[in-house]
Amino acid sequence: MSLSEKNLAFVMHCGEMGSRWGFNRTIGQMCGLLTITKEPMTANEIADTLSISRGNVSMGIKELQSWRLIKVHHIPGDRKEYYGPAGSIWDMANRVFEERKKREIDPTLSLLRDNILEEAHNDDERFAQQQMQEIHDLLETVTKWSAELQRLSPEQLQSLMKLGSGIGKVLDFKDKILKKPGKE
Amino acid sequence: MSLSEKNLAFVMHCGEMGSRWGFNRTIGQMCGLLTITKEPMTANEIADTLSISRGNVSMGIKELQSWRLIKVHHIPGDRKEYYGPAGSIWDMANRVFEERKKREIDPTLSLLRDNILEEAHNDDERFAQQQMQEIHDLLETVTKWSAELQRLSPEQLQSLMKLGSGIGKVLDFKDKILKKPGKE
DNA sequence: ATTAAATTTCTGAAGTTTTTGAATACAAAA
DNA sequence: TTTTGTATTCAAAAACTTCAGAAATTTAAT
Repeated sequence: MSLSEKNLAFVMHCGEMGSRWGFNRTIGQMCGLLTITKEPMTANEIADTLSISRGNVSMGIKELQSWRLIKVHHIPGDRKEYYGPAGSIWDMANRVFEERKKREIDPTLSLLRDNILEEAHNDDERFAQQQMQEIHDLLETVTKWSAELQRLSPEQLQSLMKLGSGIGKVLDFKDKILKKPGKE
Repeated sequence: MSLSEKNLAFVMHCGEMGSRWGFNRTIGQMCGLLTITKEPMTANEIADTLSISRGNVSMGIKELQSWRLIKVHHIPGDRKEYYGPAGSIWDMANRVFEERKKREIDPTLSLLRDNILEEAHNDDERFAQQQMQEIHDLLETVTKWSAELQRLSPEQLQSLMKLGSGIGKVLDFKDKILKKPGKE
């Protein structure tokens, strides 16, 4: 199997970005490749297409599975495993975000909580705690929002996404409405 | 200078997270340290506190400046440079986000655009293009939204942040309101 | 100009991560 | 049970990143 020039460029780009998203180059490439390939691929096809070793592909598959980004397909009468993306682009983006939250934000939050509970003994410590409190609040907001986004129906999401610069206006509405007695 | 046990834990944690945010361990530590330290520090103080070489600190400073996360202070009659955070926690988070957008999202978007403009010659290419289109749209939405967030007034932002699960309701309001003739 | 204080750059050593490919394990078919 | 096609593991090699400390440079004071 071989890729068109443009598709190859995309896959290589995914490799370069890979480490930014939390995995390494090869795994990034694999993820990109499987995402733009219509039919699920075997491990050998992946190895050939990307010119990497079979062992490396095996590792990559395991990793991508742990991120729940790819899933296995089977073809009756064929004992090879075929791999394809685990969902829509939006699903995949969500998975990456969720997984990174688990690995980065959650541990940070718990460390910050520990720290904030401690009593401050002097001005410097007080300052440090204030800053940590702010980081904590920020991260918590991000967490709350990401959970919120996942709870929205696709239509609501669509609606929200299209909102763009309308958000300011909507906020103003909301304030007006909520200020009226008897609401919320 | 030396850090309390808890503060040290925070700084070290920043180091571990550092690479996730786009820089390396030492630079992460430096960023954490400067963020929770009330008074701006000299390069030598940083080196001593973190037990790293002076040269390393110099590199780190340059990098953190390129991210616009720290700024220099001067004390009259003292030729040393003193470094402190470049703004509030929210500012800094914004900077990191903005900078990463510039380094990751923007190049990806332009590659995707190139690719989407090309004509598809067969089914596989058509599928690849569809997927890329979806990624493109998603990234563009993220871009639009982040710009939007930065345009909001602090009060609006506050209001939005507190919204949480209220977002669903507000969207419903919006739909109702916008459906009425004579609005928007 | 000279000196002294401070910062930056550079290099190779040390450390870390990634990759390969051979060995191993597994599971279905013969 | 053996063979065969497949997937996984693992140790060693390669590639990459980070770092300390020496050398070079800049800056400011005398």
